[in-house]
Parts: sequence; C-alpha cells; structure tokens
Amino acid sequence: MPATSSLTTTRFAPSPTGWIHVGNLRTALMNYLIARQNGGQFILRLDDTDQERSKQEYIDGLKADLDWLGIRYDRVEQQSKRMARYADAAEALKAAGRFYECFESPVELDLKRKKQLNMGRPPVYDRAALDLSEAQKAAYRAEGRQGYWRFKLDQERIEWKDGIIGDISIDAASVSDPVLIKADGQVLYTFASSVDDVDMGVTHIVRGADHVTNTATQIQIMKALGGTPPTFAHHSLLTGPQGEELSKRLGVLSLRDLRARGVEPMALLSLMARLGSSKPVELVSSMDELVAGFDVGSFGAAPTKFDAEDLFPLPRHHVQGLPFAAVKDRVQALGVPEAEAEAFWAVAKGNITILDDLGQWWTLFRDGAEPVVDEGDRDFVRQALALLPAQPWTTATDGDLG
RNA sequence: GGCCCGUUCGUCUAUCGGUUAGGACACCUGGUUUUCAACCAGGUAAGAGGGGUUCGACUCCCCUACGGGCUGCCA
Repeated sequence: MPATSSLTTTRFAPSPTGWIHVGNLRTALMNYLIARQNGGQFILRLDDTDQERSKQEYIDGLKADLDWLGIRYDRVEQQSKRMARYADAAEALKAAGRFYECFESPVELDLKRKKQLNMGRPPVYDRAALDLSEAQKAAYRAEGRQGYWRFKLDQERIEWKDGIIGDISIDAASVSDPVLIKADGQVLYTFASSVDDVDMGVTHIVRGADHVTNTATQIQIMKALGGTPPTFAHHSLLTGPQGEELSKRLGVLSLRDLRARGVEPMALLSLMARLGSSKPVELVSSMDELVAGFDVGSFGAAPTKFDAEDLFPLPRHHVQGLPFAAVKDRVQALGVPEAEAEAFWAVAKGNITILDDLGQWWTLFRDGAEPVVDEGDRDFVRQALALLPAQPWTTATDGDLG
C-alpha cells in the first residue's frame, strides 16, 4: 500500500445554509474522531455550491460552534473556490462519454415524472437526451435553450460494505442519471463532492443515511474520475420521541442555542459520540477519552429516537460538579453580590440542569416566594406557622423543632 | 408507486441457532444526605404479527404490518 493512501483523512462537509444542530454535530464529531483516532487529517469543507442559499454568516457561525466544542480542523476547503477544477473534471468526463447534455426544462421533467408515477412506473429519467442528434441539440440551442449535464450511470448493481449498515447494494437502473451541471452552469453537490473527496484523498466518509442513494452514484463518479471510493458509513438519522421528523424541532436544538443555555461542550459531545451506539453514554472529561472510546461500527442502522430532554441528564451531572471558580463570572453577571456569590452557588447548584437555570433561583433568593397552599390546608399551615420560633431561622432551628 | 435500510425493556442497544435474553440512560425502592441533586445497593421492564427451515429460532428464509431514507437543474 502506498504511504500516501495510508493517511486517514475525513471531512465534515456542511453547506452553510443554516446553523448547525445536534444532527450535524453527530456527523461532524464522528468524522473528527475517526481522523484523530488514526492520527489523520480532518477537513472542514464548505459545500457552498448553492450560491443562492449559502451565506457567510452561517460559515462564521459554524466555525464558532465547532470552536466552542473543541472540534479542530486541520484545514478548510471551500467549493466555491474550486470551480475551475470542477470544470476540468467535467470536461474529462464529457471526453470519456460519461456526461451527456440534456435539454428538458424542469417543468417537462416534472411532467415526465408524474406520467411515470401515474402508470405505476418508477420516476427514473428515461435517458431521452441520449438519443439526441447533434443537429437536434443545435436546434435546441438556437431556440435559446441551455443544456444541462447528466452523468451516465453504468447499469449495474453498485455494491459496497458500509461501516454501519453492512453489505448493501443498489441497482443503478432504479436511480436516475444524476444531473451534475445545471443549465446555468452551476456545479451540483453530488459532483463537487465526488471530485473533492477524490482530490483531497478522503479515506473515510461518515454521513447521514439520507445520503445512501447518493453514495451509489458517487461511487461510479469517483471511479470515472480515476479515484478510489473511500470507506463509507451511514449513520441513522435522529427522529423525535414519536419517531417523527426531527427537523420541526430543530429550532431548540441548534448548537448556538444550547450553548446560550449553558450546556457544557463535553457533556454534549459525550452524548453525541454514543447516542445510537451500543456503547453506554457516559460523561467524559476530555476529547482524548472520546477518541479512545469511539467505534463507528457500534452504531445501529435503525432510526434513532431522540428526545431533547434526554440531552440534559449529562449536562446536569456535569454542571453540578463545577467548582465556584468555573462559574464565578456567570453568577456575578446575574447581579449576585460578590459576598454572597459563592454561598449562592453552593446552595443553588444542586437544583439546576444548565447554567441558565441559575437566573430563576437568584430571583427566588432575592425576592422570596409566594407560598402555594391548598385551600383545605390553610388552617393546618397557619397553626404550624404559629408554632414556629421567631425568625431568623438557622441551621439550628430544625434541631429545636425536634 | 419504485428502490434502500430498519423493527429486542420507556429510550440507546448486546446476542452472530441452545442465554435465568445482558448493559447503559430513565423510572421505582432502600441507604446516605437538613431538602433536592449526586453517590451506593436493589428492583420493575423487551424479541411487531404470521408462515416456514431446524431436535431447537430473538438469531436463517418468505409474507404482512409499521418506522426511516431516497426518488430535485437542493445538500
């Protein structure tokens, strides 16, 4: 084996079209841990080929989130800066006869799909453009139509051994030839990603199960590019407590939100490195421990139910064990007088799950509370109150009451 | 509709034909604690349904049901 191919290289390739959330984090962390485990490279790759939706704001946010978690990348790549390379790769595939130009409009394609569905047939592209003569193509262009390009799949069963799913195969005939270059010239994710993974020497790819079908086509694209497909592992997607789509609830699960609420990075990482795996979830104190105890193969292929509430036992455990020095600033920011700050922390820490909870306890300490007494208990409580010794009550008071 | 994956305690899962079906989290009980949390000890709790194959099936095969994913000139 050549020495160059033995360097484990993984990547986290988010598209900067939103904030990262717990689902993304799982993917990022798994790839990161694999690189660290093997002394390899971890690349942060910004899949920003969709210029419409990608925003600098999200790139900054995503870096800040990774930084907060201590997930360090060895280098950053950006697809929008590699357009020339994609153009070259596209030319090579055209020359090799693997790219073919099509002229159907999105509306026409949509119509075709609907017809196929109505006839009970799978909505797979019929490859009509393959039969277009040069004269016909010229005629379309003369009409002002812009061609878009599809990758011609070899009609065979594409097989691979998935690090989580195991042996899996997909028949290329059941998949449409993927469009890789749009009519406006924009390179699509499936293509850019394949070119990058080959060029950057990526050896292991862990991603969500939503990419399984993509993997089949990408394997063929990578091979056509002269590359060797990496090892793939597709982790199951997170669903809500009832098995419903998680996306609806993602608002409360964005990393920036969790950070704002005082969730500690190691608590979050400890959970995400184990959730869905056969290994017990345990709070670790360092990234090294996470690296040492990580095993992609221990994850199951079934969808993972995830209740946001399950996120908090670990942070609670962690936060309650923090020394005063670690939270001093946070406590004082609440307006707790310096003289009382440490005592306040000592009493309040046992009652919180995340640091945010301190706020309501300080309010209680400062303002006192309105007693909640059931109607039927009023007399009893009044009598009890009357029997109580005079304030102030101290730790000795309880002893006096016997 | 087609294709892919899946279904074991409430949750995440172990088991690779013969087990008292194991662990972790949650929960309950007891201990400890001024209270709560933490901690310690113990406990409740599971193989979707139906057919096969086999001496024997959670495990292998088929069907059904259910869940997830994909089926974009998104990623």
